[in-house]
Amino acid sequence: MASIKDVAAEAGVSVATVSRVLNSHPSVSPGARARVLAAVDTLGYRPNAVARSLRTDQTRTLGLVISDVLNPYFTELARFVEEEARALGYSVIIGNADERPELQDHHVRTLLDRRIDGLLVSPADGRSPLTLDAARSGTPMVFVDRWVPGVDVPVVRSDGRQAIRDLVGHLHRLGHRRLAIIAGPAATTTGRERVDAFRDALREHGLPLIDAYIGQGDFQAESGRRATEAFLALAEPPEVVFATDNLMALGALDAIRGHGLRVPRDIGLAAFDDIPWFLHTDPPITAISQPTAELARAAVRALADVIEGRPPSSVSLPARLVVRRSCGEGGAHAESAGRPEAPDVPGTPETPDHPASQRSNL
Amino acid sequence: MASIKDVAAEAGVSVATVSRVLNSHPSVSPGARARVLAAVDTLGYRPNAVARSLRTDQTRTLGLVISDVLNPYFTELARFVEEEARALGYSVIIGNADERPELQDHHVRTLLDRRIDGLLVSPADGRSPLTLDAARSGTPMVFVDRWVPGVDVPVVRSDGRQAIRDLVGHLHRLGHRRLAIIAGPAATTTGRERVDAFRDALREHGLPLIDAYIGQGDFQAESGRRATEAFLALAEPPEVVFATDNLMALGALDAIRGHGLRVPRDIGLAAFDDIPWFLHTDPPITAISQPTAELARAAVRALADVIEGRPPSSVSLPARLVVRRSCGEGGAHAESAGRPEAPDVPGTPETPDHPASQRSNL
DNA sequence: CTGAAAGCGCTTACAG
DNA sequence: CTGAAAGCGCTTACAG
Repeated sequence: MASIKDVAAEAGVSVATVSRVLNSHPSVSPGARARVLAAVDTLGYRPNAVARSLRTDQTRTLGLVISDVLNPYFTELARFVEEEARALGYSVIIGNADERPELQDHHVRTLLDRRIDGLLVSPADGRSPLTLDAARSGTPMVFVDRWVPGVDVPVVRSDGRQAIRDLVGHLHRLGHRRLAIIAGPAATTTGRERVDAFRDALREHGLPLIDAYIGQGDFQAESGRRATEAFLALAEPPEVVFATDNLMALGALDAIRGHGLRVPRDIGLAAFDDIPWFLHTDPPITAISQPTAELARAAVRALADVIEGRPPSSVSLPARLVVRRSCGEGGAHAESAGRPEAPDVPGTPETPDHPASQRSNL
Repeated sequence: MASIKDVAAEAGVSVATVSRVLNSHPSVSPGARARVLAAVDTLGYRPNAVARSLRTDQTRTLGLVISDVLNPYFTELARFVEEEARALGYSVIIGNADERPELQDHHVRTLLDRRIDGLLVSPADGRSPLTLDAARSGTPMVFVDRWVPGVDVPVVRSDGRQAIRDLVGHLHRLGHRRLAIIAGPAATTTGRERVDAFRDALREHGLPLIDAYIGQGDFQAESGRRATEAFLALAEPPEVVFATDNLMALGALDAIRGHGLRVPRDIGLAAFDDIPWFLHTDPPITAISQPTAELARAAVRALADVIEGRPPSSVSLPARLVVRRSCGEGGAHAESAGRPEAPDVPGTPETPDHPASQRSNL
């Protein structure tokens, strides 16, 4: 592969001049510029990004460590992160932690070794020492979706508290009283917060959240199945199960189906995270929708702020309830929080329907 | 960040010795090794992969350019590619082409600039000049899923021909005669082949494939919707629609639902690519399943073969029909190709049920 | 077993 | 406007 030396020789100038042309440095004569450009063209020269990175100490690359690529929510997040990063002139390298702390560590380490300019992390496990080290070592970093409390890193996330209150209100109105939840890992913020919000909302209606109605999941489908099996084995099973992510909802659906039961006739189901498939399940599933595209964009911008020395903003965007039929009929049209069910498929541009975002400088 | 010089100073040896210890070169005295290791530890030193790559001319990184990350089939492929690559000591950088040729070119260029050791490509468009350049320029390369005919690059793919014959046989047995297909882009191999196989299978049953029953899609959901709308507007709509990927099937479902029709009562639906959600749609969808994990592993191994100078194998693994209820009842239990519907959710390890693979040296 | 030195492909003060 | 030279952080013959 041609190097800058070859180009310099071909153009009859020094490598310094070639470099200046490539980086559009102003002080190059038109003639030299033309000859360099011609040489670049005939040799098919492309600058070696590795060498450039070593010299400039920047890679123009962002690392994104997500908890699980197979989770459509994170896939979508990753897609929008790459899009925004590209717009700002960065590439992104994705690391999939698969909800495993040691894999998360592996990716953080690899990314740091590659000297990425900044790191976007959705921690699979808040106790990961490496991630904390990275934060302390001064690598620009932003948490997205999940975060680690007590670490001084900007957080870009969605606040589901109000949407969960809306959900519980909706369920209560439909006459449901025995409400169960499938929780995410207690080691994640989203795992804890969604349960807390659910418990608080139940309390507002004078309902308890008993231990038997708290299933311990890990955000993966199989755990949703297990938790639901346990609910169904109870002397008094819940009337509705709220899965705190879409994969566990899928697992719950499997368990319910395995028992020959029907949703919502025999048991209701709601999920955190809305995905296109929820429109087409049997029945369509009531879900809490996050503004994923905006989250991704805000996260990348916050990270670029840190990298480029500007004061970054933590961002919290509200999630919202989308009512469908999986918790029973009759409440849908009464639910102001539910958006009209316009065709909603991947590839369709999202309407920016979340103008209200709280921002706070860290 | 500490560099190799700092470690050398701390350990009281030369950088050469530090390097030898780091690369487990045999000729280092136990004492020197111990002091270096101690220094590495106290300084929290991590070798700079950028510098190492520049010097060794290898990045231990693979590029993966896929057509669409939001397509669960490719997400799964990417996940298994990363897994196998990691096992072989490589990282992978994913580029999402979003089915756009110019984005594919962008990612190929970026990846080449970063001097990845090899490239795995599922071409969004076979006419991309850059991808061909890359192949000719000598960058180790393997096509996965889709390929470009006439280019001397190993191909790892799934052969759906027999499964499509099985599908058509199944539909014919159920009494369906008016069969339509939603095709992928003619610029892709999978786009063309699936239509060809479908047409051939119809011919075996003495059925024609008329133009009105060929919808032109682009593997994205919205095009599946449009094609289905066109079918439904026909004086004589088809009895069954075969979408040649899962996203277009989702769009078809949207269109059918938008017309107030029911599957399979009013119209049947089948899809290429099986994904967990197809078990939970209303109704569960008959689909053709590719051995994604094996495909991914074979692709990575083939690429590693090219990189490391071994003769690579092209691989073709059979896809298979999974019969569900979306094309009508009564055929399911008669279909030997249909696997038992065991719980099938992401996160569950795949059973290696595709032992028969044809391999051929290129 | 060890170190001094060259060099990977760039960028960028510095001097002219 | 231009080029010679230093240097980014490594690895690896080469000589001892």
